[in-house]
Amino acid sequence: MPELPEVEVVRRGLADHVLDRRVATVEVRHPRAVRRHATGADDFTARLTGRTVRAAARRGKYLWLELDSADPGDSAEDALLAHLGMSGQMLVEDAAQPDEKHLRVRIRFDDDGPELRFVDQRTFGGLSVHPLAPATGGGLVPEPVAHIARDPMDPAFSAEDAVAALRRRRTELKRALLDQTVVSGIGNIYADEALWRAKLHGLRPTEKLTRAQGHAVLDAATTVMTEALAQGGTSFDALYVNVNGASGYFDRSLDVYGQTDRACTRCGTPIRRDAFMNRSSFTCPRCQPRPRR
DNA sequence: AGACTGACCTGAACGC
DNA sequence: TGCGTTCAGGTCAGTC
Repeated sequence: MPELPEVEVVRRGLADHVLDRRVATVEVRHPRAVRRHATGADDFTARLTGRTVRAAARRGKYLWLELDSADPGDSAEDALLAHLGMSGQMLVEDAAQPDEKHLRVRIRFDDDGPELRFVDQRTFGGLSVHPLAPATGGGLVPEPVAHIARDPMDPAFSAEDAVAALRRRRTELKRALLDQTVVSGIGNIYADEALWRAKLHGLRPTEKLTRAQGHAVLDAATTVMTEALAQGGTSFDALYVNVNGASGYFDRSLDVYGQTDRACTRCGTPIRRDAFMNRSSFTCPRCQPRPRR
């Protein structure tokens, strides 16, 4: 799912519920959930146990919990990195709650508070522990995040730089928007919504994109993701929830995504669906004419 | 170097 | 009822 607004909803929930808590036990229920942790599930568990959560951070769709140092003399900070993939959830729940069918990792703390569960039906997501390191574009991030561009909600995000990166690509506009090394946080839903708002077709070649058009689509992406965040994110079903298991409401505000055959809210033309990269693109054929081949 | 294709998973919804 | 097909919000290794 989860694109930037949904991941940010989860980050905020974690900031509310696990900060300054010390990990007591870690239970890896499915090895695939920690496959990005190169040294294995036992090492994952060992690196986490006894550590205290100091901060909850995010870049694009990546989320991490910064941990205190393993020993006083150790200056390298570690982070518990989470990517939700297509179906991952971070749930903060009382230990008495029954295990979810797709519970992959359980983290208990050395207090009376609720436990943290990583639940993931499709197992595209995962958890891992990494030292914080300098990112390509600045900032301290876990190693696997180093190549990810800043997202539009990052205070240090530069729209100028992002537009330049978009225009430097030699591909179709939507592909570039989904490329997390150009600008991060945008997925299939918000790409389609942003393109509709900017009245641009995703098949337009980036080499012909004007600076104004680049700004228009990025501004639209920022606005739509900000609006979605204010409504708790987008969720069509129980797969996409905050740390308390609740869904957001932004699905009611979508203009094109999933709106096949419904009237465009701007011009009334039926929205169309097209196959794109093994999934779908939704456009208004009138507001967003296809580029000439 | 940069662009593009499949592969990685489970489950729900649909058509026959 | 059941079986096959298609679809789902993401990423990355491999290939050209």
